[in-house]
Amino acid sequence: MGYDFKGIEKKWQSYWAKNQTFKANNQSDKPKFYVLDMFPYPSGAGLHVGHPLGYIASDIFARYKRQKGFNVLHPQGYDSFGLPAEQYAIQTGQHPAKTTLENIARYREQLDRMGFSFDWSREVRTSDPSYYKWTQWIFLLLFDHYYCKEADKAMPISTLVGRFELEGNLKVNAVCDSSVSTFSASEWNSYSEEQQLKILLAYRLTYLSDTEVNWCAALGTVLANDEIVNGVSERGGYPVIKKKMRQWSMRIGAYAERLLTGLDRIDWPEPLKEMQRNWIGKSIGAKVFFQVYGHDIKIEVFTTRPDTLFGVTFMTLAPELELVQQLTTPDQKKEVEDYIEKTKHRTERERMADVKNTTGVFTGSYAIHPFTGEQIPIWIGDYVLADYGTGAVMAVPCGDQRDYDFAKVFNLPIKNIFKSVSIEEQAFTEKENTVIDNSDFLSGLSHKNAMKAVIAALEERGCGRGTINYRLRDAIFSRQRYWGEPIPVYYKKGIPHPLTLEDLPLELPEVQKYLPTEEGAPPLGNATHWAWDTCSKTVVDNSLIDHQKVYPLELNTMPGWAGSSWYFYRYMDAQNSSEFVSEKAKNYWQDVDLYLGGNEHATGHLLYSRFWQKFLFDLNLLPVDEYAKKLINQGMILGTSAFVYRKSGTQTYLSKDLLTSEDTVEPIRVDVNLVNASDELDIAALKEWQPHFKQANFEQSKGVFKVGREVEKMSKSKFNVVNPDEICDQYGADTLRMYEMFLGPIEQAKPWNTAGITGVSGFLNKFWRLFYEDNWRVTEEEPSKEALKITHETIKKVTYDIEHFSFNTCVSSFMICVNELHRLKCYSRSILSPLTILLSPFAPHIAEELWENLGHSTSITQEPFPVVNELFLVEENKAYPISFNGKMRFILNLPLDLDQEKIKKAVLEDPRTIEYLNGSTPKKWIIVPSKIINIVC
RNA sequence: GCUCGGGUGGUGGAAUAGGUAGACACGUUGGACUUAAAAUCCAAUGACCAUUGCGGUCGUGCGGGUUCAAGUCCCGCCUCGAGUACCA
Repeated sequence: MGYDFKGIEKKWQSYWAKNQTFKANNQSDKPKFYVLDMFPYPSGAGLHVGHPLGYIASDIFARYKRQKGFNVLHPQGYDSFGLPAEQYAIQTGQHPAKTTLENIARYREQLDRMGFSFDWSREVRTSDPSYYKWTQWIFLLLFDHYYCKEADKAMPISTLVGRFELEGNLKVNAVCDSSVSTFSASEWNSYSEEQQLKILLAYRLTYLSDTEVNWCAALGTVLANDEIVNGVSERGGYPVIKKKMRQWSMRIGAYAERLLTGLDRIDWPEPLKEMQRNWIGKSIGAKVFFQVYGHDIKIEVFTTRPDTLFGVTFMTLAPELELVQQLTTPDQKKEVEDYIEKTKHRTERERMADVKNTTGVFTGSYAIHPFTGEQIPIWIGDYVLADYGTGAVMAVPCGDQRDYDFAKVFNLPIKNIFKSVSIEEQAFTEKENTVIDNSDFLSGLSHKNAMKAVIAALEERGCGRGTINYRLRDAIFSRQRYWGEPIPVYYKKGIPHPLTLEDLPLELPEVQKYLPTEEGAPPLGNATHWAWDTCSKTVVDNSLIDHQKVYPLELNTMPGWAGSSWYFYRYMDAQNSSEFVSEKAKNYWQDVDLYLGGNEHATGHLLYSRFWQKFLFDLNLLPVDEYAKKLINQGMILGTSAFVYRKSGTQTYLSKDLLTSEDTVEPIRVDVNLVNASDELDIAALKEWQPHFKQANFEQSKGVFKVGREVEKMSKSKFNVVNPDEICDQYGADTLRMYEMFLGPIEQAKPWNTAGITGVSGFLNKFWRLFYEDNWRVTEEEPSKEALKITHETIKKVTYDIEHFSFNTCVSSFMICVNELHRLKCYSRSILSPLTILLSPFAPHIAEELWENLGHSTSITQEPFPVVNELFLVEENKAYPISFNGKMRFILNLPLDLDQEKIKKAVLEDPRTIEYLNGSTPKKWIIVPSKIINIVC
């Protein structure tokens, strides 16, 4: 029998809770270290074995850092606003707050079982009014600021108003809606208050606008781009269409450049940074204005290849542009309208699937080339997207493949402007080694020089300028949902007005139903008390809205990413009711040293939170402008689904190995918990599990029924969920912790299987048996040299591996060490003590128990982590250990004094030994890998 | 299509700066203990050849290259995965 993990785990978990072992202090002489996990959304399904992977890794690191003498902050909380609780509420009428609380209780219980060293006194919940008060407050700050491009930071709206009053907006260089027209100071001062507020709204960092949004009718809400996968909603897989709606947005685009350059200063995984770079999508080029022939209209285009300006032979506009109506001549009107109608009805999907078909229509109008004065036909085509750049392109068929295809289909001219390049077959899209030709003053220039020359010329003539364009869209901030933070805004004559900090938190009202109202308003429209009385500062009955001082409140709520964009600062000072975080706390903790989470948040949470960070940094509210120094993406643990195969149209199921290619069978998922490690199905249990299997006939082979396997995402609906509780019951939390680490590298996605868990379980029992075999067997003897050597090697290796987040190899090192000690029959206290400390971050319960048994009265979690001396064998004229970045190599100086025959023999026998002569010093050196020296010494 | 990341035994995976590839674990086989089973312990386990012993040949997706030495570096392919997509 193994050790009693159940008793031990219970004992130490309550010991840690009672003694508040992991409570962190906001002041200390020790250096600080902040280890953060992405907090979970508490779903009804509870935790599965995939969830704890990152938590185990971060817990090991947090425990390690404590033992290395750091003051460690390692908190946990819940991202508790979200759609599933609301969907559940719609179906059952249960208040989302209630189900959320139940789910949190369940999560907490499961987390506690695994012995995590969280400081629970700092727990946060995004759905708690004391928390979302501050989320709403940050919204108000965003509302009250604009982005000044001169200062390259956010500035108060009052500053902007001051400038408008003095000089209008002509000289103001700020990020704003494209609809803003210029005005002078006297014009500004003559505007009514409403007009002024409307203009200011176009500058605020959070603003209202009619935007084309992704509307999901089934969910009754809009979705952000990153909430849509393959044209359907990420959650539920419902269809999504484009629709114009009045929405709150966040001007994240203002921060595009800083979000991009900030990436170079943080130690995040390169693939993730690359995803953010692509998402931001910076392209350098120019804007060019084309005058339309016979109209007082300028068409603005964005191009990354202004150097090819003389190759323009036509223009193409996105069919959605309003401009198209004005440009269409009477002859072309019908054709154009038919085309626009046709593209409107094509879904995103059809457009995507139909990439190869080039379609378009001539508008009948012509533009004037800014340099040659030539007339250029203006076309519309759906290969041009309305929401990228300006929605219009100057077509250069010789230098762009899509323009080339378009020109070929509609028989438009193709002008070659590249020296010694053939464009008979396709466009020439290279930039390097390009010489521009046939282009007036650009002829003979390289791509790079032509870019400079043409931009200078455009700017001089006032018909264009060098520009940088970003793909990053402003983030839509409104959700037509109930279970989210209310947006703290009321409307007066249709203009949004902010509440003040004193009015917060603006708490969610009670509603009878959680669906949108019959008029199509968001669920908050169902509330009977949801309006704002500016005198009493209380929420009053909606029926009083006509009263002159009572105004309707915003009915939309905030999206899921709002609460998660700043929670890591709340942990520093979670109980503070007067500030979002105190000066003292944020100045002490500064930022996150290690952040662990999945990379599915790459272009969502991890981008939005960096945006808010930079904004709050601009306001001097936060000490740094990147909040996480280092980030690690843990890979997902996948499920291994099990399938049985039913012969079509029958009640007969075939064992996997009986399947032939002739059989037509339907695979049906069954619960993986009914299948053993050899893929054999427990048929009796299956019949219990789902009654319709009772009449079924199972054709076995050799007495067993085999299932098919497939690796996919772990999900309740796929019956492939493995619950950590079951593993804890069977093997204990320490085994689960070590096994999850042993599965493979932390960043890698890997399927869950329990095949190897006995190995880890056996290891912990073996470790236990170093201390107990029937009786206590730890001795006070001096350990042998061999035992010391393996222990020191293990200490060195494990320390290195923890620092490099290679936890799977740590487990291997432990196993080697314990096996070796058993072989050596070494039960010496001076070996087992440091080894127990070494193991304690991985298997804290067993380590605490043994530590107590070794006669210590304090918790092992504060015990200094063991270290070894790096240098040994430094004797003049014999051997010098030399360390290169942690790797040991030895250089033996041969000619001087080599009487140690052992060394000589080992060195000469090693085939890797090489000799080389150093030119300046006529000495003979031999480089030998460290392994050999270890053997000899 | 573009960008990024992979491809190592029956399996998960080691190899930390280019230095004896396959650590560690699972699985398999054989053995010890046991009435038996479980548990535990010991041994073997990349392939092929030889097997009386010594041993030998090949081998990290494929083909080249650099090097005394390549899983690792360079060039060209094949392939799997992720992200993104008519981005001007």
